Amino acid sequence: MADSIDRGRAPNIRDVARLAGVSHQTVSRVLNNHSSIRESTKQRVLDVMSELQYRPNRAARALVTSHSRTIGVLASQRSHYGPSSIIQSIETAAQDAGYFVTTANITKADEDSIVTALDHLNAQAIEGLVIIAPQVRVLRAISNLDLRVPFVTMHTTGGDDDHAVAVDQVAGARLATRHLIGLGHRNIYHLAGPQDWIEAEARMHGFLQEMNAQDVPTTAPILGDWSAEFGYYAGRELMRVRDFTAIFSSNDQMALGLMHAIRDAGQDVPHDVSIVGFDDIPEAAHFWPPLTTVRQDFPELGRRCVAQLLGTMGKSTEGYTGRIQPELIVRASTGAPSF
Amino acid sequence: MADSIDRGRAPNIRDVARLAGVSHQTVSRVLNNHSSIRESTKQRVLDVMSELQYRPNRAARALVTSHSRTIGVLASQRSHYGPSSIIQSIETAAQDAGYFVTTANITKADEDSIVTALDHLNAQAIEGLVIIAPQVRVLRAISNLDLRVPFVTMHTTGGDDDHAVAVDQVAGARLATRHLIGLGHRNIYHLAGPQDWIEAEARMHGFLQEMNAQDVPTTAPILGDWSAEFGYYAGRELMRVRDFTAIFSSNDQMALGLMHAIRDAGQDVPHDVSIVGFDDIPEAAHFWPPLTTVRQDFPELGRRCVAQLLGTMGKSTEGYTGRIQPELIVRASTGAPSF
DNA sequence: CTCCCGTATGTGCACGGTCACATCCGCACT
DNA sequence: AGTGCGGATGTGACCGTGCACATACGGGAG
Repeated sequence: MADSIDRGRAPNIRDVARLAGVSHQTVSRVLNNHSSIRESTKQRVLDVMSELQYRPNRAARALVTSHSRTIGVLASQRSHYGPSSIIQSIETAAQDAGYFVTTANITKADEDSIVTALDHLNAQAIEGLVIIAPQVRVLRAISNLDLRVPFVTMHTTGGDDDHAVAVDQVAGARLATRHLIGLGHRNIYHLAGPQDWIEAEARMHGFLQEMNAQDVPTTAPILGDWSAEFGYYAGRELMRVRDFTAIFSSNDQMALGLMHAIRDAGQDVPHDVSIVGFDDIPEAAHFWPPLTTVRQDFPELGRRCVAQLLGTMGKSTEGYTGRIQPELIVRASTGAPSF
Repeated sequence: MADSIDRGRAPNIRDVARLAGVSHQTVSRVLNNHSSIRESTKQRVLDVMSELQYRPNRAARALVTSHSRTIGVLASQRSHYGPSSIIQSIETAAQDAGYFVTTANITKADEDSIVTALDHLNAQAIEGLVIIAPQVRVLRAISNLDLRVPFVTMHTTGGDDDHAVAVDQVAGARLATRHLIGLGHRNIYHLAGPQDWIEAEARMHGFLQEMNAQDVPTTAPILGDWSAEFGYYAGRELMRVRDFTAIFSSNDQMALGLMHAIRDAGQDVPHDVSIVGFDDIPEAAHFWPPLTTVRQDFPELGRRCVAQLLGTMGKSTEGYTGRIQPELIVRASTGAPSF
């Protein structure tokens, strides 16, 4: 056979063209469903394609168009519930839009590993970047690097930032704080996240804002590391003092640790101390006692990220304005203080 | 200027070559650090590269070599602790080896969405595949599709499977069960994971094996869905019967739900019922009571995945044989039964 | 001195798509 | 009949890199 099909490699656009009796360009037009292709021709080409099990070569396409159809995700701590939920929803949204997702981790959070991770993503010729490592130093490193790709972050620097797609952390923290004050608490501690996390900072601000707005005196927040372990040790220290009736924890895991420590000290939640968390991880409803917390809509967050990125990359500038509003979920870990 | 550098696009190998006064092939050799390049030449080329901020074009390279240096990950439920931990460690290991990672989700777990996800990964020309969706039907769909890429899974079909990189789930489940029997329990329930999950099945087998080996009569395991929510409702049903003194739950989340239900019924863990979980999620140590569970070394698992994949793909066939042994972590949720 | 071989480098092409442009054809309008 | 136009398709170049092969050079063996 002169024009044997199987040449030991994957069929390409010209193989399809030959068998369909058209030019390779016609095949290309079918691929990109160009308008001016006769229906019969198109069908013939499609038939040959499926017969040959033809798959377009992404590298070749990327080479000529310099479009990789890939979105990069820069993440840290991705085994945590929040980040991994967001990544999952980004993945799904991107896939629906025909985009691919590659990820890069930051482990140490120093400038070097950030640059390494970004290089890694750059080598993929990503067209957009989602930053789920909302640490101040990461953002600083990124603004120094002036990326050539559009990106979105999950923080709220508090102003007119085009890149931000965020849950309104401040509002969420205020909801939680207002709930505690409304119950009658006046001595409320705040267990914050690591200071260089933007989300942690925002929640802390929300807490302080609400306390001030309601004229409740505050003490300095305690800075934690998001882990249940830290919550436990912080709780142990706090139980030596006992000059409070409620604690607002910046996430659910630390809240869990706190409740553990409080019980270890022979006290009861919520009778002696009320606890509010943040995130509403699926386990929170089954903690003992079930945790009052602030729910974030992570799937929505991921969807908006991709939408904004694709909006920025394409034509439609109809970005979502406004932040996602979190919701207070009241459970058994909070109650009126007992004096 | 005749040979202006900035032509409005990224510099390529020939731009570098021209400025370094060598041929493009010499530049290519420097890139792939070929042996027979004079040191002075190499240095000159490298200097020009950094001056131009040259970055090799991955698409072009992939096109000609038909190597994408990308590993695909097929995952489901990736917001769960286990999967996301594994993905993270795979990512890290791959990055260290100079590989990229793309992921695809399976949401509905039907054949269609599996095929869609695999198509998605195939379109990336992945060189290896890690399957973290250890569901029976996923594996079945995959063996039907006869992939052209090497892959590893996380299951143990129980035999001489070259593709398996796995924690020894059976051994872990036996550890947990032996612990309960050793404490004196004779009426032990097992709350299993979804039946079509291979891990769930393996843990169930481990449980049954150990029970048989020690001549303890068993009842049929309850089939759950991994969630704390399910654990809670299953626990409520079980508390109506109360013909048991211990439950071995197939993961920590369901164990949490169980403990919640037991407390709701006015009973105490471990006094009335002992509970053992599986996974040792970071929160387990701070549950109330702290959960006795089986720890899996997820990071090691991820590392081995990549090692095996790269081993398979390259020359070195020195794969890791043997499974990773899990470890029993004894905490306060288990104790001797009170008759 | 000649031959051969290894080292260092250059030349042209292939990879598999897309893009700009050319071509062909039929039909409506002048 | 000539002209213009738009739909349908073909032709050749090009994207940036690596591979196979060719070439130039220098030194040691016969």
